[in-house]
Amino acid sequence: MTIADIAAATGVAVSTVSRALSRPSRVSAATRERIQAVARELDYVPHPPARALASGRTGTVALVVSDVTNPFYFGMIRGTQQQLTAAGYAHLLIDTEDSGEREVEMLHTMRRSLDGAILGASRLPARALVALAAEIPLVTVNRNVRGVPSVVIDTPAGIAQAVEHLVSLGHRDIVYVSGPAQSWSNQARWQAMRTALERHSLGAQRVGPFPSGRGSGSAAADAVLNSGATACVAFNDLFALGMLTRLRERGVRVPADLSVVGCDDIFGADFSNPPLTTLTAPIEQAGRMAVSLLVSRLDPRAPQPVRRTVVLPTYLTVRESTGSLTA
Amino acid sequence: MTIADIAAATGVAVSTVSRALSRPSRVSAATRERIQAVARELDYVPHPPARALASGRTGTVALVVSDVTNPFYFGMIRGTQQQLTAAGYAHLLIDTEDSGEREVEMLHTMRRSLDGAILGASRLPARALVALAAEIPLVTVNRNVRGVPSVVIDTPAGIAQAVEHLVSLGHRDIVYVSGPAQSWSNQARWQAMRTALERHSLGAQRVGPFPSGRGSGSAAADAVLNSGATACVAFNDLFALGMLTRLRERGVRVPADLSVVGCDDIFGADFSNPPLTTLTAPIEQAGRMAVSLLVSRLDPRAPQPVRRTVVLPTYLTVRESTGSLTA
DNA sequence: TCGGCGGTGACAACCGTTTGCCATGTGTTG
DNA sequence: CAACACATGGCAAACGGTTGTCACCGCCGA
Repeated sequence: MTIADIAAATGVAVSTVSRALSRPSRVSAATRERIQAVARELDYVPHPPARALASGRTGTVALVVSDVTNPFYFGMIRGTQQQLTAAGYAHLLIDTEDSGEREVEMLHTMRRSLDGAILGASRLPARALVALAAEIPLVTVNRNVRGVPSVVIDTPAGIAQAVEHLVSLGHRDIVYVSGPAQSWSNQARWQAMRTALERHSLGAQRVGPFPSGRGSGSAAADAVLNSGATACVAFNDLFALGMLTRLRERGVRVPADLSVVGCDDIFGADFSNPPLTTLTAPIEQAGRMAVSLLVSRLDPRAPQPVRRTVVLPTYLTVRESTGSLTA
Repeated sequence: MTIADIAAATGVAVSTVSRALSRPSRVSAATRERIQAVARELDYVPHPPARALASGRTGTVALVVSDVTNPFYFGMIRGTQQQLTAAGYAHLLIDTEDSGEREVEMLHTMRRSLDGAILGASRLPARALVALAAEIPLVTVNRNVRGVPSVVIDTPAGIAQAVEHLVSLGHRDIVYVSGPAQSWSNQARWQAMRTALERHSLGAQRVGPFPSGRGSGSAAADAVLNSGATACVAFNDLFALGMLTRLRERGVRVPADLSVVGCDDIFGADFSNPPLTTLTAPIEQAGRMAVSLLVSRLDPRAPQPVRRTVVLPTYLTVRESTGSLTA
């Protein structure tokens, strides 16, 4: 079942069929209807690879994550999935296993079968990112590099709120639980933490870095306890959640003995024990935005100068893992 | 950069280059090395659509889920992702939004750009499933239909364990919290529940059905409370988790007043309040198995008669949401 | 009545591979 | 030494569309 069959059945040329199907305005209403009717009747379905070969467009966009296992990405996956489907694109999922090289290699290899890609937390150095962007349309999430459109979740601004919250509860020794060193977000958060504490003339200390994953929570909890701090802000909720269970094991009461703040508000943060105070990030929306940015850039008949970088606000969700010290 | 360029640079025919790159044994070692060297030097990357057009193989497998939002699928995504990457396939993600029609339509449309698909909990009636399987290589998960290879997680067997556990704790009124009516798994679980209770000469009651999603937990909790039961088994962890927070709101103590058992052991079941007793399902492994089944079926030079359906065992993980009644 | 014009549809080249078939050259066997 | 088998590599035809170019149509105004 090819357009040739349809052409034969309709008595027109294949080119006409092709146009009737993909650029309907280029063909008279009568012919168009006739062709479409026949196509429907014969249950014709276009052959994507053939189409891609001829046109260069594949109708596929990849979401690149560093670790599918991380619940943070679940939100992204949802967001991109929704928006891509809405825009008629297929959704490819790539896991780079935290390796920048793999990221480049994968994308490089697949660039011809992709119309574009969304990088959810790239591990790439800026120049490599720019180089990659020259090969294939890119949009980054939580990573801001000149020349590459991006959507960033403004967690740093939220960090200020979190610090405010903790200080107002009487905390003076607040420690940051550091994530992977190469993580852009991690650095941004730590930076924000320092300036926020400085505003209150408080010193900033940190523990870590720890590798991502809930497992890091145990080591992190111990380190925090060791630091003598009375409150901490964790790089992300996964850490915070991990800490919570470790603290419980060690008999440390949260928040009576130690307050814990997470980042992102991932699935589970609301029903943990205790429920986690965290910086709620519009992750899903970020995914949707990223797709919108990409798709509009892909559309040839679009007003090109789209905003290159959009920042999404974050807010503090206070639950039960923070409170005043109970001596 | 095409194989033609390489052919020119090497002084051989394009066909030779093609073979050197995709079926290395078909070409002498010397020529092969030479070609590969040139290819590497010129940074040649094959053009997937062209390859797909000519060969009919796309190197892409789709994972079809009814709702990316459901944490149950996170595990599947992980499993398939791992195994597909290992086997050199790209991973397409399709969300059918719980609609069987959409399931068929999507797969029908994309069948030419897919080498196969994994159906994670299909909503399709048996005959439609078989029809679809004729169009494109399929493997189902948690859905057993004659003629379609599948991997099923034997939660029903686990249910028996769960009932055993509850009965041994002294429970006599145990209710099943029913999931979506069209769900195959739901029916299987309810069935298992009945026979398990029967073995103890206990009657089986159920509440529901409830639509999937954690939100259903509230209604479910109320219904269970209303039923007068002292313990319940929920269709899945999402329900159970939702119930837990609802019960907490209502001041019902778990497990002192009510024991709850979930199914699947998804992310979060271990750190909820209280941690959930649940039927641990090897979801990730199921994903991997499904891919293995599919891939081996796709491989022309494979011992064809693979086992058509594999069942994975489930076991009860006792945590703190179950216990004896404290009058 | 004729030249020109906008709109419609046909022709054919091309996209980058794979692969069946065949010619050549080499080594093996009787 | 002849005949044969086999390994190797070349030719060219697909695969199923898209799209630039052009011929043709009827219609308009001059």
